[in-house]
Amino acid sequence: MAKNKRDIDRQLKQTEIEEAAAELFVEYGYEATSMAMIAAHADVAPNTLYWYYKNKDEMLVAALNRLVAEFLTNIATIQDQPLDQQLLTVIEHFEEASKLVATVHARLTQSASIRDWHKQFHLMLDAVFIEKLNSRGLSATQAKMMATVGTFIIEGLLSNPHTKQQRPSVLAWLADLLSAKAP
Amino acid sequence: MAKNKRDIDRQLKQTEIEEAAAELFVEYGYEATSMAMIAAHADVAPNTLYWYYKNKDEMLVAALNRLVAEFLTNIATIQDQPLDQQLLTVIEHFEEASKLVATVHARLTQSASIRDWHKQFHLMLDAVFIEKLNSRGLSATQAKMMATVGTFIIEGLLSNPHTKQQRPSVLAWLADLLSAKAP
DNA sequence: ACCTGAACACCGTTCAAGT
DNA sequence: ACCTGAACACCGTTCAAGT
Repeated sequence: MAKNKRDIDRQLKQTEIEEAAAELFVEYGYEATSMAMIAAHADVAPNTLYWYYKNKDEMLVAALNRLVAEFLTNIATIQDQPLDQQLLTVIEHFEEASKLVATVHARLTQSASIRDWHKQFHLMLDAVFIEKLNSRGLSATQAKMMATVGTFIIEGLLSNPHTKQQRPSVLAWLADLLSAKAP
Repeated sequence: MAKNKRDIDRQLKQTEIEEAAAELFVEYGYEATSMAMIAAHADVAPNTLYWYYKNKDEMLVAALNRLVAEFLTNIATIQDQPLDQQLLTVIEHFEEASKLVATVHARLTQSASIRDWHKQFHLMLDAVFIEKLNSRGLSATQAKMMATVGTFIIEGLLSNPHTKQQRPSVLAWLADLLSAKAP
């Protein structure tokens, strides 16, 4: 809600910082990206970052939210493709940020902000999955579990190096599993 | 292959260091455990650790190998239990070290030693899975994929906080999937 | 309100020196 | 061969001071 010049400048600066952070986190990973690097890319002094964010974890959360927003607009455009194709697109979208999957899990025990973000993210992802599972005659409990399993498999593919053949075969298997009607 | 007093002392000291490292990594996580903490627990100067290990990642590898050795002797004792019970035991065994699952994935991009260890670990785990899938009429390709999926689900359960009900239901589902004959 | 220079405590790691 | 004290470069973060 930018109301005047001052607010607009603030938002501009903040956007600049978050873009720098997201870009560097994705490219080099969280740990290998120092606050000094982010500051340099955003053209501010390192300690200025602490005016906008409480600490490095909060900056990661801001960057993650940017990436998720991109993902949500992306997925809206492929609604009508077959399920395994949709899954492949999702993986390819997150692949460039695959380092951050591991980072989020690693920081779960260290940071409450990351914990909160992670919880919300999975709720969102489960909702997306469950919506796709709609009208397949699954009970709510079954649908929830299939969503969980689907998420685990996607995370697995993102977290672990794997061969070119492994990915489509796992995804085809998963799509098949998700498409099957309840017994 | 300890051949004399000197070698025995060396092995003793090294064991002491690795035990301290494994204990602290498991309790506090990799990042929150400093080389200084490990050194203090093993009663040496911090830089002494670098006589035995190239760097902190190599120390993590040594600690991981210790934990895996424990796991292997553990799993041998539960061969005759039903599959979902075996899976539950595996998860419970790794749960105390669940922080390290995320750490290994996070350091995959940073350290070649971790990359090597991770590759070997999954080869080992796949072999265990595939052996359990034996004589179920699966093709080698199918068995390999089921092993991959099984691993991903276990990693998912270890990496993500989940409810008390979620775990047994996912594991029962997985055990069922693994037990089913090929079509 | 926003930004900075300087400093702080800590980190993994190295090196020259000891035994 | 094994171990150490001292130092190095870097890290995230804080604080007092500026505008």
